[in-house]
Amino acid sequence: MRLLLVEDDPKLGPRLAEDLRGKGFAVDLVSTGIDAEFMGDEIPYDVVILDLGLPDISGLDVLRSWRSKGNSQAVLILTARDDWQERVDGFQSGADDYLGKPFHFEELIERVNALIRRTNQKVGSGLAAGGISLDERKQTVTTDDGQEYELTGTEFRLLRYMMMHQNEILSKTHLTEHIYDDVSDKDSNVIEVYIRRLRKILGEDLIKTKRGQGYVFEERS
Amino acid sequence: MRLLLVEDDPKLGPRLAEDLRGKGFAVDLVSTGIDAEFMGDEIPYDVVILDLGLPDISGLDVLRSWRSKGNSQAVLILTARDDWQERVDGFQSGADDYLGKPFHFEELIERVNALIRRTNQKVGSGLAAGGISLDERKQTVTTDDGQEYELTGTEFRLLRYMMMHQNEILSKTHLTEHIYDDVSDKDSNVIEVYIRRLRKILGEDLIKTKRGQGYVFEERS
DNA sequence: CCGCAGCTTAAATGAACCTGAAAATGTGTC
DNA sequence: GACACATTTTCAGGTTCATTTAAGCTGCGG
Repeated sequence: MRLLLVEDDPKLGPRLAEDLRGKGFAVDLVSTGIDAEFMGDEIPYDVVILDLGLPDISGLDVLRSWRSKGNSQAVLILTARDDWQERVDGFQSGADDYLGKPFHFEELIERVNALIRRTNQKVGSGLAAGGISLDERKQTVTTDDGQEYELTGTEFRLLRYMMMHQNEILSKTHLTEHIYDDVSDKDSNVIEVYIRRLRKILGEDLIKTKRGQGYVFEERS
Repeated sequence: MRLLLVEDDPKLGPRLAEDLRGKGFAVDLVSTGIDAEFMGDEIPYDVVILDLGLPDISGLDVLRSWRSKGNSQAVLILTARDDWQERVDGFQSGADDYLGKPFHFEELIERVNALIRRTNQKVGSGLAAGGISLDERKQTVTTDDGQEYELTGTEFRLLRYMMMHQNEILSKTHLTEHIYDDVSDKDSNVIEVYIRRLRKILGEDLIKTKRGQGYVFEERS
């Protein structure tokens, strides 16, 4: 799950980004409306956390601009004032959820997960498919033979993303974009390597290769 | 367990804070409603002890304000008058428990523990898991070979927190936040050192390290 | 049967973690 | 205050393992 965090507070921003990464998200942090608008246009985030109190453009304007361009990624608005009017404005501008500052990190996580669940129409805690089930708290998988395997951070992020997008063809670049936070890498076969490792754990047939297109996590039929 | 104590009495406040620390809690003490509201918003406490008779804002208003923002941490209300009406108001405002002054310190501890137990859905008085059991009164552990060890304050707080959150990945920053009361954390490996000590006492395999993610107190299976 | 996309293994890298001891800080006692 | 003692924190070196790179191999598609 790749996530854009738009927050100008120099203390809060990095701390939140760090915490979110700890929860298995790939996080890009920007601190201005200009950057936010650009990144949101450029990269297909799964969720955007948008602070309204930005130094340059208002968060609401950024949001409106996205929506007018047809960009429909899930947006969670963050605002300092717990202002009813602003909340209404936010929803009218196309926000998906709203959280007043200050807030607890646990609550933010809860909302972000809720958003992801909603937009993917999938159950979040206790993700199960194709005979395997993913424990998001422990970051482990249990395979159909009842064996439980521990996953490393990257393995977990990859598998979770694929399970949330079953029966979809996911290209290597698409996967890279959604699993990592920095955009730096060009040619690398990391995804291939990690697909291999997942196949070794889950069995060879759960993740199918669509040559020239990408990979598919397929519900066994 | 990190705890916020809101008490304006200049004698009672510090004394209580001290006593609570003696029982192995990380305690932040504030004496005004303004401070209380701010701290409660800022930090993810496990329990808040809230005196109603504050100099500025009423404790009830602070509580209501938290709840309206979706802040749902456990709150124990403390009040001078053992007034039935106030008690009802308290519960209606979202308090989890109530204690009339004057009270015995032991009773307060008992209620706080009950609250923590309730919110963590764990059985409390004899916290036990993975063959070891923690005595919260004596601050000792008994390992599976029957040997009883005394714990220092920090050792106890760490172990208790981990036992109450078994099978959860707890990052070092998360643990720091819940075990210490001042917010001054920088880069330090204190947690690593204390994990080491607990492992020396409990055995190497009870606390697992999930490299890059955190530590897990795991029930042996 | 040629070329390219994906497969597979092994090895390099570097941050994350471990560890023992020393330094700092705190706590009580005379 | 000055002492002993306990606890907490820092430091420095050593180790491990998740991640990435690299390089040769396989096999599909044309």
